Amino acid sequence: MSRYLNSYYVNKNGMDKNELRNKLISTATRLFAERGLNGVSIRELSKSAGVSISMISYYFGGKEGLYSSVLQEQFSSFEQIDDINKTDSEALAKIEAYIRWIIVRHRNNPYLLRFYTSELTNPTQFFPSIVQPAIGNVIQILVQIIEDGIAKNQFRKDLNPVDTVLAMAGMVNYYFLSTLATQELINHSPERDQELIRHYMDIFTKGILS
Amino acid sequence: MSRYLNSYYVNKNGMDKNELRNKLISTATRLFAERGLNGVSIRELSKSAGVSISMISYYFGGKEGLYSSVLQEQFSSFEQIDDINKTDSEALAKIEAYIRWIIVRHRNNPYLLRFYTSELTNPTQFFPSIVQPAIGNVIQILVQIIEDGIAKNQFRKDLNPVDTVLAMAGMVNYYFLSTLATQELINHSPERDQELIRHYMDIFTKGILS
DNA sequence: GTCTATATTGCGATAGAC
DNA sequence: GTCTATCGCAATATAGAC
Repeated sequence: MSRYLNSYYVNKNGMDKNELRNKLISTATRLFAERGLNGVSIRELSKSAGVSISMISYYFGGKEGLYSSVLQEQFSSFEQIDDINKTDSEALAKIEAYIRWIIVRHRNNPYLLRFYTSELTNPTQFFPSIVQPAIGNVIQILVQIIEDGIAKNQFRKDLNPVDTVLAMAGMVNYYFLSTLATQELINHSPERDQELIRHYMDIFTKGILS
Repeated sequence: MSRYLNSYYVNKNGMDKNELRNKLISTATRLFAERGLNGVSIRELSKSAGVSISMISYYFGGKEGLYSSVLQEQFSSFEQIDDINKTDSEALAKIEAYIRWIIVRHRNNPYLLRFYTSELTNPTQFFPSIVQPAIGNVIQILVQIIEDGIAKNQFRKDLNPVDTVLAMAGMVNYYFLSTLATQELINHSPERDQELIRHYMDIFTKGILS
């Protein structure tokens, strides 16, 4: 039985060229996220994807090339920050939009945080070209928002803009990072997200003192 | 030439039993932190430590056993949190002590954050027995501190204690997590630590609004 | 374009010498 | 208690068939 179908090759599981490539990316995303670059063999990965092991070299030039493609796709969502900044809202509204965006981003892509923390603490060769520019751009925009709020006398004059941005980003991201350790203590389901946004805005703007 | 010395065996580099074991732990800590459990071979590890590869099985029962010992040592520092809680100071003073403790801990052990984030996002079999109890204990104590402050009318009544604790912990830890991505933007040297503590206390207690 | 089969390298673990 | 040498296996990459 020939593998020609509509004059294209298809693989054993009936995928065409694009499906095969996409299946490799999605399977690699899940596995690399769950066990890290070195924790997954291309043998297992290709088997999980229902594809021959040689396809990884053919399409991505090897395991590291596949990882680099996964990383690129993961961090492409960081470009959305530009939309938040383009609106002509007040600094405070932009901060709320940022917090909401981070939460939605983690909900839509539960794997991103693994690549994010893994690259920040154990950078691969792709950190400088893929990860650093993506994170750097977000931080730069947030710093501008804080500086704008200070200039307009909305925020305190003695704030260090970069430290302030890191405090805000840390607050939100840590909620997701700590999930495994705090699932007995709080409900991490998306139903609480609205409350979370209000709560973090309250702490960040007014502090905890009564 | 015999390897007997004072009636004890010593290895090629003149280490005695304890030195050899400690050298394996310290080398493993650095390498596992830099490249993860799967990123390091016991071949390279033993060579770096100046010790025979078979010593890893002999003392730790294999690579995973060595990793587990490293993890245990790393998270043993979490027990220090009990000292902070035992003082009879106000909730606010305890929060400042906590922030200072986290910062000093990261300064004294730059590797901890790698194991911390790696275990939270890609847990090994040792997460439930070693990591979860250590983190859980810290969070539990911090939650009590916040609840105490609320009960004494020092903190706002509408705070969710667990979310508040995660906001605080995230703020401080993220400063260190983001080091690689922000070293062009701010000075991460210990000289700024005092300023950092004051700054984070300000944001956390009073918020950013002027 | 996709597959199978294989070449080559490196892994973790351990037997046995000292 | 420590070392060297080796076993068996799994890793990545690729040549060659279809």
